[in-house]
Amino acid sequence: MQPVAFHQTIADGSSVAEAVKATGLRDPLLDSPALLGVTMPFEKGEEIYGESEKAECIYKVLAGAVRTYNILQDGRRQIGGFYLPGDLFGLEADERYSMSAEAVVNANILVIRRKAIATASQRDPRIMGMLLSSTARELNRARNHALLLVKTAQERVASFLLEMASRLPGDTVELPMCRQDIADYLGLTIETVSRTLTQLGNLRAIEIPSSRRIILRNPKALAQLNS
Amino acid sequence: MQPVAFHQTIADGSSVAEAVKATGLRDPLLDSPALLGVTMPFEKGEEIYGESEKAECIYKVLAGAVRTYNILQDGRRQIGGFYLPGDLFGLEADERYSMSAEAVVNANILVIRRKAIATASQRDPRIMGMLLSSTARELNRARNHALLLVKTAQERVASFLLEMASRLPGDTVELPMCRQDIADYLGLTIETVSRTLTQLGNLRAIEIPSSRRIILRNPKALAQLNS
DNA sequence: CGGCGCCTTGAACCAAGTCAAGCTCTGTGG
DNA sequence: CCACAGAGCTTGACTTGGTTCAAGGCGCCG
Repeated sequence: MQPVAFHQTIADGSSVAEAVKATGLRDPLLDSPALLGVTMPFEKGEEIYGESEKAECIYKVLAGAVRTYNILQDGRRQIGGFYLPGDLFGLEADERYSMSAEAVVNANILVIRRKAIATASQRDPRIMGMLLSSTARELNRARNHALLLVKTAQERVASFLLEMASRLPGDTVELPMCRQDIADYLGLTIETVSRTLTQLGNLRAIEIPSSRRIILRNPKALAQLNS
Repeated sequence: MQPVAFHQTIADGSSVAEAVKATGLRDPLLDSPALLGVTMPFEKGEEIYGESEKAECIYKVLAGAVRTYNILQDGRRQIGGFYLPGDLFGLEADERYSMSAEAVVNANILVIRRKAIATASQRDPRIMGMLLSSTARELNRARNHALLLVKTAQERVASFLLEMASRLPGDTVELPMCRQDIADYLGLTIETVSRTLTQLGNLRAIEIPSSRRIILRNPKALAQLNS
């Protein structure tokens, strides 16, 4: 993302309301949105930041979905996580991003300069605590992701579906991402993901009315499918 | 770990000096060790805390080595990380630990109550920032671990050796952990780890004078072995 | 209606797992 | 000082879950 982007503002008057809705009240990072960040739209597939760029901002998904990823030396892509409305991403230890970030579908993103956070946290020390707890939650996510990657294909897909079901609204899961994204998140091939979904359907654990829409018929069975 | 443990003190007069040596000067968490934490010895294999216990402390390795791990439903153990002198562990998002921690070898650990940190951070706001950066570094570690787990066996072992070489002193790597620990960290079997080490030896990338001592003959070749 | 993404399915292959010996240290007791 | 027991590590032969390669189906949009 170019620095110039920060001079942009968007004409979408609904974004502030959207932010409040997506984030709830108990989030000091958004107490004064105009002060701390700007809302920006990203198109499906558009890059939000690239690996090893300077990490000058953190981001919050207001609408849509985002993926972070690394490209390995052999060209394979490993997706580190999916971020849905309400989620923060771009939290980094170093001064540079360790992954790239892209919009999975059209998305509205709240962009917050780290410097603004540093300044604001002098006024309100709770902001630091909030950042810390967000980072610790992200740490938990990363650890769970690592745990996923040592399980069988069935378990990985089942865990993925359960995770998505818990993070998305509604009881039928509407996946924002394609099979390739799922495969790259789970460390499997697209064929294995497809086969495994079919298989879970045959077991009556799930139902697949269309490729992006999945109904969890028997979540307990899914949770039990541990290798 | 039992709460009673906090009433213990150790008779090892060198521990404070050890702490200063291991951690360096720029670490406010240790500016007044007597105030913030106590040093405790753990024997090889001894549990430091268990998964889902209340997370009341964070820990710093002064000497020795520690592993954190989860036991999966099928009984397999996944090691989340190894912690060496100077490393913090036990950082958690929730009020309970998400993994267990054990001493890999006899170890001296600085135990710091979270409440003490909370109190101290009111006096010195830099402490909060230090905790945040430690947590963010741990996040990076977890992400790199997840990246490891999608690579080939050769790559996983090579990355492991390079990581250990960079974190341990000296140019021949003295591994504190056994093959089973390595296998559970890399998501492989002990046989595959063993075979892969032999293979890297045959490639002249490493030399294995004894099973716990490994010399990196050609670190660049190791780094290049990416799948 | 035709073309193009995206997804599913089938068949053959292979990297890592499993099972089963056997080897090598290390510490202990005679 | 040596014998021996046991844990930890290595090696070999076979099996298997997931990948690869290849073909075909589905659905959406022009």
